[in-house]
Amino acid sequence: MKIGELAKRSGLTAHTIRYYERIGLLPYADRDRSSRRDYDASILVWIEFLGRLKTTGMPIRDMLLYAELRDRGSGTEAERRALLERHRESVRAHVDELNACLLVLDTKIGGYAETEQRMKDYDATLPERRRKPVGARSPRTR
Amino acid sequence: MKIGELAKRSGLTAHTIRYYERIGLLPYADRDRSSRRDYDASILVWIEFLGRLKTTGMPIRDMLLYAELRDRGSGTEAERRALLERHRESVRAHVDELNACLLVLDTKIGGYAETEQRMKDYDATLPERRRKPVGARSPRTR
DNA sequence: CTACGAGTTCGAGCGCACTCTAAGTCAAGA
DNA sequence: TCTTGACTTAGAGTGCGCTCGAACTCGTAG
Repeated sequence: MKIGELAKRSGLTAHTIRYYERIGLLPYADRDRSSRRDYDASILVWIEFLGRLKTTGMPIRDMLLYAELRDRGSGTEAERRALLERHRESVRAHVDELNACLLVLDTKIGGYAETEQRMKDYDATLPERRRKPVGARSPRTR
Repeated sequence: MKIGELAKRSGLTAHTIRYYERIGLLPYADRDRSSRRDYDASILVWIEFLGRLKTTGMPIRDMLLYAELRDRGSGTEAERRALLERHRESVRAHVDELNACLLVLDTKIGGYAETEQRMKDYDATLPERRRKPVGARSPRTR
């Protein structure tokens, strides 16, 4: 598989794949006789895992650490495991934090709902007349 | 309250507070007669809310948008609400994604546990002798 | 009076994670 | 043969969110 194909399948750009190889996140890929990278499909599994680590906020330097341990092979399992366990804890903590923030958001949004209700109630007390529609415009910005 | 005090109470640095004011995230603070910022404690509520938005991954440009709506005052509630609702959705989606990643991490970590178990089992089959302790070293790195 | 510490402004610098450009190589199809 | 397009490298540039430095001004304690 050439880099373009891998890019398509992995969701990364070819630029990013080369960048990852350069910094050591991806192994140095075998080149064909015209020095083009030729990938085995198995690399996709690794890229997908890197994606999970990235999604969960692991900085590249930690992924590099993990990748190095992996390269060193057997004998590093305990360390790799510990790394992942530490990361898992930080992700869990972050999820908890996000959930707490979601509660705050709910409250805040609820507050606006009340405000809008009060405005509607107030409008309803106005004499019969065409009323300015409230909050009718689409809020899409950007 | 002077900027140093606010920094202590908010957890931001004085540098960051000035930066936030510069870009419009914090209102232009009143200055005392020697042009020092003098804050009212109420600013803390706003900073805390900004912190929530930040924690949940809202980019500064969106916080700015919210801040501007807030400054414009009444009549912008529906838009502010919509902004927060959209953000809430993205946070929820992200939490779901994180939870999915946590499952993957659990599996991966479980895999290492099995490997280590196999290694222990294998070690146990070895002739009676002082065995190299496996995974005994503290995994603390950094 | 002087020294100190906390503040001021303006602008440069930094770390991260890409992202892109330029100039060149190569293989296959018209 | 010529063209096209996907690839190569080295290195520069980008966007974000701060973070820091330099040079200066105050108000107060000793």
